Amino acid sequence: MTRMATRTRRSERRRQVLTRERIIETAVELLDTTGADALTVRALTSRLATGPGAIYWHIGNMSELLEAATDAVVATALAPRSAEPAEPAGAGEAAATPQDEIRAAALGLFDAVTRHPWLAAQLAVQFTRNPWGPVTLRIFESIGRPVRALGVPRSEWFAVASTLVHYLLGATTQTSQNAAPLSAADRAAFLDTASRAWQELDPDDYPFVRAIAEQMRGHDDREQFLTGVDLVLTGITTLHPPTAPGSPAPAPERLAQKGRPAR
Amino acid sequence: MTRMATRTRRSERRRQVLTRERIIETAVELLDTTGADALTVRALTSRLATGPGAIYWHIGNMSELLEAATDAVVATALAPRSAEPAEPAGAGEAAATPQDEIRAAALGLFDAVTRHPWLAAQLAVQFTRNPWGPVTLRIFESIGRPVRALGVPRSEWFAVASTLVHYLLGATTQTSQNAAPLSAADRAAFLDTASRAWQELDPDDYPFVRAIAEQMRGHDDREQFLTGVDLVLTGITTLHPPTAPGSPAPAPERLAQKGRPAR
DNA sequence: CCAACTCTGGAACGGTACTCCATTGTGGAT
DNA sequence: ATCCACAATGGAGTACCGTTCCAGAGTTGG
Repeated sequence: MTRMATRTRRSERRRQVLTRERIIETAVELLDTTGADALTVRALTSRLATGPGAIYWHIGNMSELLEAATDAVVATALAPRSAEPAEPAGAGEAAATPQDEIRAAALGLFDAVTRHPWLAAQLAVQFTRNPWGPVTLRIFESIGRPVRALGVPRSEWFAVASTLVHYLLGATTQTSQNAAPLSAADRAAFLDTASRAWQELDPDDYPFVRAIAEQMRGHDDREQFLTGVDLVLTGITTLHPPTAPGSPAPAPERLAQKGRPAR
Repeated sequence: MTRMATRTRRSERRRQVLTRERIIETAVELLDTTGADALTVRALTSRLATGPGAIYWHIGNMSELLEAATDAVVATALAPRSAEPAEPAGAGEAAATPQDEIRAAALGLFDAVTRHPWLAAQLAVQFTRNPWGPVTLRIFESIGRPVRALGVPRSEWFAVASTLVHYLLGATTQTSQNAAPLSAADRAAFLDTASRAWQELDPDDYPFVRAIAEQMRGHDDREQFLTGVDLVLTGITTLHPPTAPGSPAPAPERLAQKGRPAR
């Protein structure tokens, strides 16, 4: 517990050289530049030119700081206008389908993970240690709102949104370059050796992995991430056809995307 | 690197009181009984009545041990006959659809996570730190084989299997009781307070979460996990209709399998 | 019996998160 | 103007972690 809880802002008693926000901010900086392991209280104290006591007066403990940093990054990643200021000016905009909104939120998260390599591990940790913490809630809300707009029956909102969020987190957490983002060449080399290793697995134990070794060599993470999202989306619209609530058998074609030619 | 790599088994020189297997075994025990944080080399040394040197002669480092422990547990979780010895005797068995196989593997993993609360966090960590490590490979193979039998076109094997695995890992990692498995009463209390907390969120920021607070109170993790699996499965069979490549509407029941009773 | 080699475990080392506490600076009351 | 209560600080210290070092014990082939 941060002792700050006791009556904040009486009137800014001291000059507040060190604020919780500033700590979180430099924590994110440290994580981005020097990597996940480099975020230590020592590193923080030296970077902020202070002592541990000062930091702990503001933040309670290390996990709390990590959670706050994660939450901050996720919040900006899911903010409406994060990725594309492409739209030239004025009024286009109106035709965003719920599918598009879901894709946008998903991509926001995905791109945030590639921008902040430490984020993948942190998301995973937050998600297991505190399954309904602020980070999860934020993501849930961003995904849930369009799910509602999809026409999914109310009784299924929770289940459907959960499924999407689960896929999303599974996919984004695997897409981590734990060190600095790899160059294209490094990535190709990595995929190459991995693919080769797969082909040398025991054919009895790993027939499937061997069979897909080749196509995994050339795959694009981001593109496939979107493929997965669309797969889940079709599952949703097939099981819960949008408009007509009474129709008994889902006619799988023709609904699903009215969205757009997919990316 | 474990120095063991140099010429193992010359002739069982010594009685080998301490083996790698025994270390992994007691590591799992420790994790199961005392929790994830209690697995320290000190705890291991005292439990095995030895010193750190002995342990490090066998296992290299701590992460390697954790990976090995995770792999061991996952391996047994995905083994063919894990969950249900219900079938009385002899020949029933033949009618396992690919869908059933996928559900079986998924449930195997899910139940393993509830049995070993530390597994969720470890799966997540392995998955992010070493995206194509042995654990991932094992899961991928178990899921991929039935995907093949589903009649998915070869070019989509990788993408489809990835999507399933990602959902699966996302879902299982959220389902963790980080301490010992909760009693039914504890769980109800937890869901109750969480649900109540959600209803008190800001209506402007979290309309969706507020709306589903009620239905999340009564949800069953395992059941919903299966709902999610089926959602993804219908997505797959809708986008890649099983048998006849030309037939427009898939009749989701009855199709696929000509596979075999697996392994 | 010796020599070689596998395997052991106690005693360190460097690093971590975190706590304790004397001290500083400030605003409000007197 | 003075003093005081107290938010805020940072240095020194604690307890524990993973890991390394190394002297030796145990076993086997020569």
